[in-house]
Order: sequence, then structure tokens, then C-alpha cells
Amino acid sequence: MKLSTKGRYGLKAMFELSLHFGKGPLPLKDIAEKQNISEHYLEQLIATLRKDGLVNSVRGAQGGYLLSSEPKDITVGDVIRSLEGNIAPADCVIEGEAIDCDKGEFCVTRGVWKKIRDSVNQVIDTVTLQDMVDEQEEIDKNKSYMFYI
Amino acid sequence: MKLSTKGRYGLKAMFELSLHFGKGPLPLKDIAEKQNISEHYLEQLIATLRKDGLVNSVRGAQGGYLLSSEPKDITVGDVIRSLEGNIAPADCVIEGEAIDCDKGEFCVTRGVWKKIRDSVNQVIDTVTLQDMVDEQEEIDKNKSYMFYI
DNA sequence: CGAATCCCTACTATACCACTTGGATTTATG
DNA sequence: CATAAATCCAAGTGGTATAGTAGGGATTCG
Repeated sequence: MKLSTKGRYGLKAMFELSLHFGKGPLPLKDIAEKQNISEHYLEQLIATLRKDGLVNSVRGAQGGYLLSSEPKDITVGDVIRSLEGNIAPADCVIEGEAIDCDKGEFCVTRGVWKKIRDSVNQVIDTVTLQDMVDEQEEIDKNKSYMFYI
Repeated sequence: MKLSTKGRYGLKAMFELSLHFGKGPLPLKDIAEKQNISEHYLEQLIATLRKDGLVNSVRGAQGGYLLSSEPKDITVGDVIRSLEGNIAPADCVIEGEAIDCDKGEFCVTRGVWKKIRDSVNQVIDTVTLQDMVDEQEEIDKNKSYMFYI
């Protein structure tokens, strides 16, 4: 029941881009260093995000990546779904491509998987990148406060 | 972000035992047939459930497995945790054995994983096997109703 | 006794993950 | 224009987990 590194690294990268939003393109190298991720591997992940229109790229020297929308308009769900597809605890409840088992609609176990799926979706569709930025700022504020005690 | 067959088959088996609750031991063969699972593989899963005290076994002819408690006292979470361990979308938020990343407590991404984890836990700790039995009875009622239309 | 059942240990094929390797292409800057 | 900084692209690779299979031993009812 774990996310793969695709989703996890992807969100970290998008968060890093959010912190840098409005300040021009951020090169992959910087993202990889700050989040401690293999640069070449992250390249493959961000390629997916680009194809799904979540980030734009600027090639050449001084290039890099930028969010394609404001952090408040991108949810955690957008990022995770781009990299991992629709998330579901079982194949029979994947939205859009559910594979029916022999029990079809009348399966109680399936009902449980649906509840889990919906509960996760509710979280990831609610939290935006902006929320994460705000939380980071809150953390930084508390840190400097603690510093003065 | 999927459950493995361990958790999925395990819950199906426990549900089958719930439907048979109070009627003596149910042999593995019957469970495997009704839920369409490899008997020998299911054997390994139910061994785990037995070690964790969720089912009791009766050896010999006319033997089989029984729930160790009433269906209302066993949650979906009990079953899944027995077979898959504490569930969490990332290693850094596994209850009891969280592995800190370099960012430690002050990690915004980690906050997101915690929200997902808690949301899933809320679901699986709330739904009991009895709830599943009730739902099955509801389905059966509707089916026979539809039959009379 | 023998058939039905649970119990236990080991082995295995396949697939996926998490990268690495090795380049080709684009572009700002000196 | 040359160079360095960067994105883009395709293929290979080692390890690990999943989802079983194989084979036999131990117990108990009839």
C-alpha cells in the first residue's frame, strides 16, 4: 500500500518548484540536490509531468522547469495521478479502468476498497501545492521563534 | 498504492468466515473455492492470521477455520495489518517504525503522507466484518426484491 | 485404517522498481 | 562562434517482492 518513488519524488520536485514559483526556471540539478534525488532518474519523472502539462521546460543554459499554473491550482492528486495513474487499493476499483472480478457490482469486499480509494482521493484532491508552501512558511516562522527563546 | 493479494485475499477469506460464523469450522478448500483463490497460497495467508490470533483452526477431518471473535469485533484494519503490516504511503510515516529522512520532523511532504495514512486508517479501523455481512444481506434482499418485479 | 484436513519448509518464475549509461539537441553567455 | 549549461531521449540492469507451486508431515473423525 505504498506509493512508489515516482509519486513521492514527483511531489517533492513539484513542491520545490512551488517554493521557486515566480522566480524563473529552476534547473533539474537544483531540485535533485535540494531533495536529494538522483538527477537522471528525476529527469524521467519530470518528463511525465511535462507531458501531462503540469510543468513547462526551458531548454538551454539558464533553463530549467517551471510550474505551468499557480501552486494554488495544482493539487497533490494532480501530481500523483500523473506519475502513478489513478490510485486504488485494488484493480477492481480503479476509476475509468476498473476490471470487474467475477462477482461484479455485488461484491462487498469491493465496497471496502471503494471506501479506501475515495478516502485517499478526498485527501489528495484537497491539498494543493500552495497549502504545502504555506505550511513550510509556518514551520520556518516557528523555527526562527524557537531560535530567539 | 495497491494492496497486495495478501490483504485482498485475506479479507475475502475473513469475510467468508464471517458469513459462516457460528456454524462450526469452515475448511480452507471451501473458502478458496468460494472466493476463487489458490488453496495452497491462501493457506500461507491464513497461517499468518492464525498466528496473529484472528482465526482458530481445527485439525483433522471435518476441521477447518473459525473466527476467533465475533465479526463485530474484528475490523478490516485488523485483517490488513496482520497480513501487510502497518499501512502507509511512505516509509517515513509507518507507525511504530518510521524511518526518518534527512528532513526529519520538519518535512511538508511528510505531512501529506501522514494525512493519507490517517485517512486510510480511519476507514479500515471503522469497518468491521459484521458491517460487511450486513451489507451482503442488504444486497441479497435487493436481489430477491428485483426478482419479484 | 484411511480420508480429510491443517501444518511447515522450501523453491521459482515473473514483473516491477529504481535507477544507470550514453548520448543528442537546444540556447544563453563571453 | 565556441563553450558550457541545460533539457531531451532511448536503452540497459541489478535487486527485490509478488504470487504463487511443490512436496511432504501431522492430526483427527468416521
